[in-house]
Amino acid sequence: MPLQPPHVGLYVCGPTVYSDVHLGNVRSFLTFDVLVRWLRHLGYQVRYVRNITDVGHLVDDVDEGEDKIAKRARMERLEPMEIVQKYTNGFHDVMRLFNILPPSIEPTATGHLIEQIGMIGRILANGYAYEVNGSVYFDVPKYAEKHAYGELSGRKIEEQLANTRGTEGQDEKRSPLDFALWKKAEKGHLMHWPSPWGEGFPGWHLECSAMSTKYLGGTFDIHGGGMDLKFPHHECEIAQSTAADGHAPVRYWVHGNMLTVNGRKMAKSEGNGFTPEELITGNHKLLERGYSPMTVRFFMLQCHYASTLDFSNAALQAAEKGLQRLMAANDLLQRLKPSAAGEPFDVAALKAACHAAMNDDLNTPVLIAQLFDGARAINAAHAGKAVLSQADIDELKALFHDMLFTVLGLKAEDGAQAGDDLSDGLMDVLLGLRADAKNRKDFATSDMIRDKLAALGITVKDTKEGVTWERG
RNA sequence: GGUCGCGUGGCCGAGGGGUUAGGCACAGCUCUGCAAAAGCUGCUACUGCGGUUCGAAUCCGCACGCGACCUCCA
Repeated sequence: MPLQPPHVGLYVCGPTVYSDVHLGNVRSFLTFDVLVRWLRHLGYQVRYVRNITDVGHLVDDVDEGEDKIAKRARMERLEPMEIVQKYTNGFHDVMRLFNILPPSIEPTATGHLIEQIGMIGRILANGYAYEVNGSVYFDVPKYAEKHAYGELSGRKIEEQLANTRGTEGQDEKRSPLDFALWKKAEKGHLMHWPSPWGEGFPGWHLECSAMSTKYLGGTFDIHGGGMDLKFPHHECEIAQSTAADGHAPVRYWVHGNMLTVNGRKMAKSEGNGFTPEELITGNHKLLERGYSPMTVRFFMLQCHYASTLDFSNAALQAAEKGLQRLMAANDLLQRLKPSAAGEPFDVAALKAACHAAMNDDLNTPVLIAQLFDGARAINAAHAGKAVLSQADIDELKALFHDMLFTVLGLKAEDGAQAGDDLSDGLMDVLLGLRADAKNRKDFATSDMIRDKLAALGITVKDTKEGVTWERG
């Protein structure tokens, strides 16, 4: 139950816009897209905040090393904000491609420096941070005296201390567990802003705390992100908000799981990922061919968000066929006539099962399984083997529309493989000749035309609705 | 090394003490001049070994295998 029904506050950690959006991001944002769609379908008014990280995310570990965006800017010889704009645009394009709805608010870290500096001030005032040499660090041991640092990720502070690796080069920190709230800008640093502690830039974890507080309040309903953000990022967010404002910021944490390839996490650092473009075009050594955005979306939704999902050509192809089947059933449903013969079918029970699946921790694979049961009933009714009244059909139409398009966010993709006007025209001529031959029962000629076209990679199908063709 | 999680039929993947997940593939059938496509039907699995139980894929223990986090990634 939300804090203030019917309003729901949802914050999701958005991308750091320093390179092309990664397929793992797509899965993560897809998960929350479906969550938002479902909540809205249930009648909640969701304020969905998803940030753009455009500063403060460092390349290396433990608050040392270069800013990711600044590094990219240097590599591409661009202004940092050009990098941010370039990859933000690309990110939006990919989101649109996969039919992922935009958030209600998409704040940037650089646009909320005042809020971040204010939050650091509150943390300092409460004694949970200290300034060293123009940088401000969060005092984790101090915080851990009164609060459960590591609770979210099930970590114990002693264990962490024991496991900490070398602390060379971070003498400014009192404890290796401490993390930066504000970093002093060294000479030559491309991105820096004035602050009470001098020129510098904000720590990565801070932006989410500051912006979620600003737009959703000190405590809000749901915070989402990838599993890999659980620690330390989200742990730090909890600590920052608690240290600044005295209470935990989030009621429910939702973490999406990773994408794997051949059993290994798909990660930028592993080099085993493909970009969304490569997945669609099939232009990657791991891909036999391309898959449409909706195929990919459906493929991802056939797995629960909290489970790892393994990419393979066979699995993608299975999803593609399954999606076609479901969409074909939905098309059939639109022109289905009532059927009074055969087995009865309980549409209300199907609807209840669909809702139950989604209410059970967003179980999209079970929802999809239910829809396949509906598809079977639709086909059976079409064949006169299942009973569906006009009222049943209307209800089923509404259910399929809601689940397929509104909630799962799928959309029809034209399978039309037709090319330019010239080839369309040529095909019309050839298929017309073939139809004439068939009418004369000159099957040798009609099959010859079909076989020659097949040799060119064009498949001709005689369906009940007429002749269709597509490029293989 | 520490923490956590997983191991389901040919493949992908839900579920989670007794009852069909679902999809793909495969086989048979229907429809078709023949194909293709489509539809229908069939295909009953839970890593191994112990234990708890009337009953375990599901709970507990051990073993093996795999993965994630512990350092940037959604």
